[in-house]
Parts: sequence; C-alpha cells; structure tokens
Amino acid sequence: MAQDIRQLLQQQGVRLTRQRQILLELIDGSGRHLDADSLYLLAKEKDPKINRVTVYRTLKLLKQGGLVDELDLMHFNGEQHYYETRSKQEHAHIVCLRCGKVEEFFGEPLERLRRQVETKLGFQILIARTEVGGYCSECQIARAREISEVTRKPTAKPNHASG
Amino acid sequence: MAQDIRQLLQQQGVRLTRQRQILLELIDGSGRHLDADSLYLLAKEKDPKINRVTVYRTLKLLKQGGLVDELDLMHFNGEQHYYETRSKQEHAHIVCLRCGKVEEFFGEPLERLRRQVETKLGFQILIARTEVGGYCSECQIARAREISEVTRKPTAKPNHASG
DNA sequence: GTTAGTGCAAACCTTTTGCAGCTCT
DNA sequence: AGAGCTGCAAAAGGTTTGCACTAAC
Repeated sequence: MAQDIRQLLQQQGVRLTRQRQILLELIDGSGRHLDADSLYLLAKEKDPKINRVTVYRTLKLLKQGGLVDELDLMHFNGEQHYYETRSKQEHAHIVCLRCGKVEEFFGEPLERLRRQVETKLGFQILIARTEVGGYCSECQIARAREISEVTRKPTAKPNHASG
Repeated sequence: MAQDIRQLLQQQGVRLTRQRQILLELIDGSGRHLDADSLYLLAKEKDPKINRVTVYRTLKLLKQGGLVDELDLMHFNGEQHYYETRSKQEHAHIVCLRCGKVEEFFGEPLERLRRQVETKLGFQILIARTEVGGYCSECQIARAREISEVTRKPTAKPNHASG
C-alpha cells in the first residue's frame, strides 16, 4: 500500500501535499504502468488545477528516493517513461510491440544475473532493468494473418479486387 | 566488419550512400557506444556537410532493419539513445552512474531468461535489453571517500567526530 | 532517368527551469 | 513564520517532418 511510501517520505523530510498524495495513489493503485502524461490526466480528474510540472517534479522526487522505478518499455509507444512503485521482487517487463500489453516476468535468471554482476565485476547495483520486446502469443497469430493478407499479391486474380 | 551490414542493406534495396557508409564505419568501428550527437560530430569530421537529420534517419533505418540495437544505458547522462551493431551474443550493459563506464556482461542467465520467456509466456522475442546501473569497483571507493568528507560536519569537533 | 536519399528549416514531444505566490508544519 | 511546494510561462534537449534539390543505381 501507498502507506509505506508515505512514511518513508515523511522520514526524508518531504512534505506530503495534496498533489503528491493524489499521484502516489495513482501510481500505486492503478494496475498498469503509467507515463507522466496519463498520470497528469488522471490526477486532473481529482484535482483540476494540478500542473504537469508538479507531476514531473513528484516523479523525480520518488525516483530519487528509490520509491518508484522508471521504465522505458522498449519505447514501444514513444519516448515517455513509465512508472511503477519499486517492488522487492525483481522482474522483467515483456512488452508486446503490437498490442502494447506488458507482462511481468519473475524468475531465477534475474537473481542469478544480479549475483554474477556483483561478484564477477565487483559492481554495486542500484538499479537493474530488463525489458523484452516482441509479440505476445495472440499477436503472433494476428500478425501471421496480416502478413499473409499483404503477401497475397493484388496482380493476381482480379476476381473481387480493389474496386 | 561493416561489410556484412552493407550486403544486408543492399539486399533490402537500400542505397549505400556516402553518408551511410561513414555512419556505418563509425558505429561499427568505434569501440564505444555512441549517441546520435556524438555520431553526428564524428561524421562531420569526415564530411563537414553531413546533417544531423541524416544521422537520425540512418539510425532509424538500421534499427528497423535489425542491424543496430538501441540502448538507453540507464539514462545515466540524459535522454539520448546509444547504438551498437547487433551482435549474435546477447549481453547486458552495466553502467557506472558515477564515471559513466559501460561494461558488457555475457552469461547464461541471459540465455536462460530468454528461453524461459519464450516457453513460459509463448512470447516471440525480437529485442531484449538488460541494463544495470550502479557503481563500478573504483567508484565505490571514490564515493566512500566523498561521503565521508561530506559527513564530517564543520560544526562538530574536528578531532574524529560523527563517529 | 527514376526513385530514394539529403539538407535545411521548422515543428514536435517530453521534460526542465525561473520565479512569484501559496501552503504545509 | 518560514522553508518547501505549486503553478505558470517559457526554455531546453532530443528527434521528426515537409519540401525542394541531389545522387545512387
């Protein structure tokens, strides 16, 4: 719950303003990964006077405090960043480049990787991010259909062609 | 060598212009990860008339053709993207957030992860990217020094305070 | 000789900054 | 009361687009 985050913030001497409460609720509450713009739009429903800049400033704050993680989701839909509250369980984000669905993948390979980087390189990890782009099972089928439609050349049988 | 890439491009009916040759050389030849701006600056040394836009267009082309991979390198230095010629061997990028050094990490965890995502989710992977941010071994030491300097409060006993 | 590619200027999108006024503690 | 935070306007950074000209095949 966002409750934990609130306490952490207070400890850091950060004021818990109305705007920040709204944004925290949204990031933590919505089941999906929101970007700054979506977040702004949603926040505006609760407080029509809230400003985009406040959204950016809050996200920066939460990011720096290690309370949220920033994702790119393979830039599948532009250059925005997406946000999620930092969870204890490391996971990869699997992004369908056709429908945009994002699946989370948990598993030992991620922990193994982390350990190996720490021991083999003597690296101190602060953030780790694994993103995978491709096609989800549904979209693989849909794409196969689409491609076969395109491949069917229009120069062939003009039976019921383009017009 | 960039030779392979050239052939692939020709196959795709893409013209191999002077500008593209220069950019290919640079991406493939420089031992580091270049962003569009660095690439532009370097290309300008070889062809002072080359335009930034051409750099962006070429990168997009190579990206779409699957010939180069785009990296974010944890946005350790802004929002640019970095590029590398796509290698057969999957690897993670380990970025030091203090000195900016980028290490490449090869290992089974990455292949395991890939296989698991494919089998467990039935996902068709086109691109995968693992980026890790933190401090390299040298910078861990440097940071420890920096922090202890800051922690030494000027108001306290200068003897061996904050202990 | 076509058609794809280039350069230039200007637009675009996301994010940041400067500053005056507001508000949380 | 005072530092911290907000909103507004404007700027910044990175990238894309429209269009006329140029060059690769």
